[in-house]
Amino acid sequence: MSAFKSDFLRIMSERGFIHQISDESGLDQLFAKETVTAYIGFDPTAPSLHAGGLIQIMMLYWMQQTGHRPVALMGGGTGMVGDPSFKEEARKLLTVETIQSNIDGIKQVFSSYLNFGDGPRDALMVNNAEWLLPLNYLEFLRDVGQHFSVNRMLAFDSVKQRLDREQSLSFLEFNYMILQAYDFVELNKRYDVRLQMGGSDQWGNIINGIDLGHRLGTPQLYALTTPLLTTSSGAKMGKSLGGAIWLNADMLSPYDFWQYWRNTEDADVGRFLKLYTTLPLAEVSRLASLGGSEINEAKKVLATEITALLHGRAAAELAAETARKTFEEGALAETLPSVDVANSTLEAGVGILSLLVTAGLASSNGEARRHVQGGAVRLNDQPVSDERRSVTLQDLSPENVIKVSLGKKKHILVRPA
RNA sequence: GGAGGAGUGCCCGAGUGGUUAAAGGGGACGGACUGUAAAUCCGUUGGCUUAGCCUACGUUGGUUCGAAUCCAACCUCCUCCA
Repeated sequence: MSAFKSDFLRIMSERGFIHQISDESGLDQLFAKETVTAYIGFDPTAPSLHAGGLIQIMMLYWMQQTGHRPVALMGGGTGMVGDPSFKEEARKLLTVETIQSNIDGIKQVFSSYLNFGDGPRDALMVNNAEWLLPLNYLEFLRDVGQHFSVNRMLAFDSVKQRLDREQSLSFLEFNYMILQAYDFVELNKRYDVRLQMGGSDQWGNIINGIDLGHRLGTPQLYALTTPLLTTSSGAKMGKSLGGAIWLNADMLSPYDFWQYWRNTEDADVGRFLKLYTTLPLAEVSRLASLGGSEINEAKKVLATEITALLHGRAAAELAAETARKTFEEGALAETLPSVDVANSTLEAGVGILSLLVTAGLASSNGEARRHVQGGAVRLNDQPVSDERRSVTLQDLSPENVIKVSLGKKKHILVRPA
């Protein structure tokens, strides 16, 4: 990797964000010379982004920190089509209502990382539905469609792979990359966006936008992609402990979010510290070089720093303290995630199986039963072997809660309400 | 439009009339070992009021004592021909 002159690219490079850049020196000069506006698109396929999207958000964060203007693009329009890049089959079409509510959910997260506003360096959030929805098909074909070569689009890896595997690609999906290319050009016109960033799977889509820009006479546009994130053992990022690592607090508590990062594989600690925290690189390399069990300290720092960026310093430290009490002291941490159960229900007694389901530790009574049979369930730290065990007010601890555990790591407090 | 092939559980993939809730693998979850890690080993992996019942092999019907397995129509995808 060459030495970059601009702060932004230097940081991106040092911290491991860069996979490919369309024109390194050209982009570097641009960043060194003026305030650059760059965007990343987020498709509203779920009510929250998950850990996989964090790397993109961090890029926007660094943009703003180095004096540039980040744009978060909500794919309200493209979400209606669905990105086929590297996908094996078509996604189910989302309804307009779902897309809108997903956008509403996704939006929340950005304010933790970016300052939005109308100033020259304030971040922007825009929705491509704004310009895609009103498009007139024939006009669009003539103005934009004429510039696309199907031959060329078919040659892109993101599409080719699908065709090679003899899986069908609908015309609808095929249009996705054209819309994304159009977005890039439109954002250039509207906000002087010069750069589009994204995951490495977006390379083809971004390049299409650059080409379209050439033909429609925009200034030179640029592409920057991030590496595809996997853990060192090859697993995809963002899934663990029975579900996706959502960024929205109402879908995954700050404590559980903290726990996810706390359980990072040893080999990933340094890489993740660079990508997901803002700690100075010297500190990162010190932490990452800790050997043996000492690296657990680095994992705690990692977890706390990431959580602090997303949910705030206070929530992060609370999560760290909760974990410390639970795992290091073996004490009851009253700040563990909890569920409320009606007092009357507890009075009458509730079966351990349905309590596990209520607590979200099992998705069905059958699964809960298997967990009990497998010896994974504990009630107030006491193993439960009887699947007919009834849980009542008698089980309340002095703190007025019941601790339900599945395995060693998942603990939920049941609170009478 | 014609001919042929395919559609199985979270995913991949066996299975061509009966002990098939369906081999095997992956993933996921639990356990052991550790350091709340990785690797490794073991177990579990449709639902329920669980010695039983219900739902399930693209959809809908049919044949049969009995079907994922046979038949018909339909839907979707693939290949070749036009």
